[in-house]
Amino acid sequence: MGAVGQDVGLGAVEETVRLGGDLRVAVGRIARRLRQAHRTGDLTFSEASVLARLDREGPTTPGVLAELERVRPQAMTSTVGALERRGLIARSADVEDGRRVVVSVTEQGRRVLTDMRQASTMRLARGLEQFTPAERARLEQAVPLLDRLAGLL
Amino acid sequence: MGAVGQDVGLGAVEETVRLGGDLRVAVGRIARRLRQAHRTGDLTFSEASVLARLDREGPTTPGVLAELERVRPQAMTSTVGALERRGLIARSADVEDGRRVVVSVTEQGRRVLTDMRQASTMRLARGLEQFTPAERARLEQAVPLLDRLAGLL
DNA sequence: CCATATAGCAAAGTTAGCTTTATCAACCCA
DNA sequence: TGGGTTGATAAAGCTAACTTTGCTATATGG
Repeated sequence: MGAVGQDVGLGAVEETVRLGGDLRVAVGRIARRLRQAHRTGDLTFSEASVLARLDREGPTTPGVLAELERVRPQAMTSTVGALERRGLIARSADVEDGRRVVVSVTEQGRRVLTDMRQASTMRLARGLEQFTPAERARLEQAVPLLDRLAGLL
Repeated sequence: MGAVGQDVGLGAVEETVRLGGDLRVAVGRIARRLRQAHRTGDLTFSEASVLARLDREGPTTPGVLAELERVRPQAMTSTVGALERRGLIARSADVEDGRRVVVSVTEQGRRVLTDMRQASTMRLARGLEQFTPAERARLEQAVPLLDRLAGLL
């Protein structure tokens, strides 16, 4: 263990820690800036996350969504409630189990996901336009990794 | 302008918007998970951002920091105050202008930046260990882009 | 030398996004 | 059929991270 024979800079562990720190700062800055510029009518982070997940993985119950998003069911109740109030998702009763509720994306919800009217998305897109296509491609390759990383936290 | 002759999927604008949306969800998820797992004694996002910036760019005044972080000077007062209370930065009077205060990183602050005792950094590092070196390299290449992006927002 | 601008700070208020505590209805099993 | 479990919800409270409002001290220009 440890650097033997030659000094090639940092060890693998130290580099990973450093990457973690850098990533934390970068992600934190973007998140803070976006939250700051949040306009009423725009989706919050939690809402956007749930809506995107529902669109990708199909209808589920609030309880399952809570597990996937790593929050208490009570927190999901309020997120789901907010999305429903805006007509982006629909709650329906489960016929097999009267306790259960099934949540699914509405047409309007699907439209919002590809919408440029979302202030945050527009803001990000305008920033991304300043990048070269190669740089955007690099970011695009990083997105699935970031998603996976979020799942591991 | 527009797609002429052949259909190669989405146009450049639509793709940028989609990348923006995906990035927003991914960044939001990581930020929410990290904030959730925040332990007392750990740096907050704003504190980490300011401390990292001070380390990279050297001593400055709270006012300049506020501009760089895109917040009101009053918000920076509290962030700087929190960092000072924990001994990570030092406030000193400017000899040339009695109104000004100069903020600089202390030795302890510099130590914290490369510290694995930070709960968030450890959490991220443990997640990153599940990635292949190639994947970590891809993330590493994305970090400066994310930083630049944050500056454009 | 005085009016105005600038830098920093303090306090109170706001919002997102959680949590814990508490209810209630529906299911399941002995 | 009665008792415990489970799913969803409601209400209240907390923290991070801002904001706006208002103050004080120092600097500066006519």
